[in-house]
Amino acid sequence: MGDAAARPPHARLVVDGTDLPARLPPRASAGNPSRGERVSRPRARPGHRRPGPVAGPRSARVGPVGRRAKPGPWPPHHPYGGRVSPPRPMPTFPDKTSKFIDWYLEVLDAAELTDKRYPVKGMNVWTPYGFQARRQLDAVMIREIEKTRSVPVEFPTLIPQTEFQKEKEHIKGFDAQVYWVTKGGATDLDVPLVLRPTSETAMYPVFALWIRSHKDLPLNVYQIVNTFRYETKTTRPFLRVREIHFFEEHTCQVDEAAATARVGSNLSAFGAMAEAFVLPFVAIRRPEWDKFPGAFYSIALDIPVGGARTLQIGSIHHYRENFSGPYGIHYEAPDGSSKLVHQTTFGLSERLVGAVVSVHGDAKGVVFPSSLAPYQIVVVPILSGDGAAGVADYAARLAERLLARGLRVHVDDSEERPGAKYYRWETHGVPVRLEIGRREAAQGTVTVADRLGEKRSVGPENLDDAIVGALADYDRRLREKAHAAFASSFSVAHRLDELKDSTTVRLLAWCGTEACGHRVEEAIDGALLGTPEGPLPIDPGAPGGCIGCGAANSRWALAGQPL
RNA sequence: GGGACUGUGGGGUAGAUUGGUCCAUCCUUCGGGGUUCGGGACUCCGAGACGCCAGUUCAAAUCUGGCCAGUCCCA
Repeated sequence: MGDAAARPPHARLVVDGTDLPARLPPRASAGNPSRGERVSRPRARPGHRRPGPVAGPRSARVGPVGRRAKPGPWPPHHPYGGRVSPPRPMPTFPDKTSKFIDWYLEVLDAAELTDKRYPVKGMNVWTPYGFQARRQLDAVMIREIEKTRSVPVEFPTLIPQTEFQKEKEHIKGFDAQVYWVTKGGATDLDVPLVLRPTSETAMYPVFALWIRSHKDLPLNVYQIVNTFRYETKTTRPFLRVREIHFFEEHTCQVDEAAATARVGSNLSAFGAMAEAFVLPFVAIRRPEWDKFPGAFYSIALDIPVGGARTLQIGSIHHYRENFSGPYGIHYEAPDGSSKLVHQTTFGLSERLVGAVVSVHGDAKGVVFPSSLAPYQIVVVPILSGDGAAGVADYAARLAERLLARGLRVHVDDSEERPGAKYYRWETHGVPVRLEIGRREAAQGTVTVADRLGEKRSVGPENLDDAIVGALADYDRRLREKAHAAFASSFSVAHRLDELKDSTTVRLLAWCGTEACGHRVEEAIDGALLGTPEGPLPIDPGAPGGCIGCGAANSRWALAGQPL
């Protein structure tokens, strides 16, 4: 009733797969970091520069190459005479390879995926567009984990210090990173409370109550909640935050073998998720000194993100009895004996969104696989002259049909001109754009342009199928591209001195000792990521002697620079 | 933990070295009007800022101190 009347003027008028407004409230200028550039303004006193270049919030946003234009006549003279506005420079982002972080931050801003102006370090706002991406992320994670018989739960955010401290290694690992709640109103709490940095210590006392018999096993539960870690390093939206949008699965198994099997099923579940997000990855068993605090072993899910850089996008841990002991999680076995459960966990986060941006993004902005895209298809009606009403109608009806097929479709009926809309949706990473003007309306066709640069006309026969097909084709090409990039992100190193200034992640033979591991880390100025589980990303043959000490009997390991 | 630096409209900036020329520049953005609309349109009108609190001074965006926020570097 009053609902429609209350709808703000900017809200969608036409069909739309979601409730996103056509535009967000005022914020950064979308997609054009260079507009602030003045055309000419010679620096008056070359001898007096500001101290710096210290990168602050402003100076960090470096413009594109060539942003300092030469002084010239002003206003400039147009060849046809008269005064005209200066030509707009083509918008560009900083170079992705050489200035990755600058590129990343500007692209996120332009795509309106997050608002990082929130005044708490490491805590950013999920914008409507970013939140939709997150929802798709969650949907895929939920779909895949539930296929492996895991059920959702939700545990409280606060953990009493007394529970938090039960596992020795675990506290040691997180002590420096937890937020404490020490007061209720003006009263000091008897037992201080920890804001969960992860939920082992919240769940496990309760698991001990839930589990009595072997018939209660396995227990496979997961939750998607916010967790908090007081990161001391520089925070980055999605990649390193202090309030984490966290997916965590916790399981209890009858024995070590069952827990190992669960690790395997987590790996396949993640394989399916990574397939959906088009993120080729390597599963790597972390070295002893880098495993999760309290774990028996940790398998990290890493992706290469350019150069020697890697990004850990998830992890799977085998706890053995390390937690079930301190928390008393035991069960009565069929033979009447009492046994401790073996536990596993599987963690993912919004880093996956950052990973998708990092891996697929290009000079024009974000590139979403259709699985994650808030809008899979955006329709741009080109309304000119008399045919406008017919075009709008044609576009709306097409969009309705696509929506009915379950696609996320948005009709951009804003006042902007078509070209402006194209750029806008390209920075936002929309997989497929449908351009519909007088020609298309008259012929019953559609011009399909995808985010990888393909553009063609489809229809009038089987029009809708052709559009759906174009989306599938886009995903297929995105996958090919990602796999090609993945394959070329690794190379073998035989000597420590080859590790300096690596332009890829390195595969090397390692004897497994911490001493040689640290030698590698020093040489590559990064980390020894560990030994791959399963097939290697490239085929290097059999490993020779350890790169550090020459010892035979070594295994292939990966080294890189974690982001 | 140690060190350095930076806060000017929604975003990017000029102004700071030498306090006064600044009721603060330019681009973008936002609101309204008109002409437009097949790759970031033009035009007219309008809106919007010196992080906060003290201090120095006839006078502070500019100098000093504290706080808050942010960034970078080093253990």
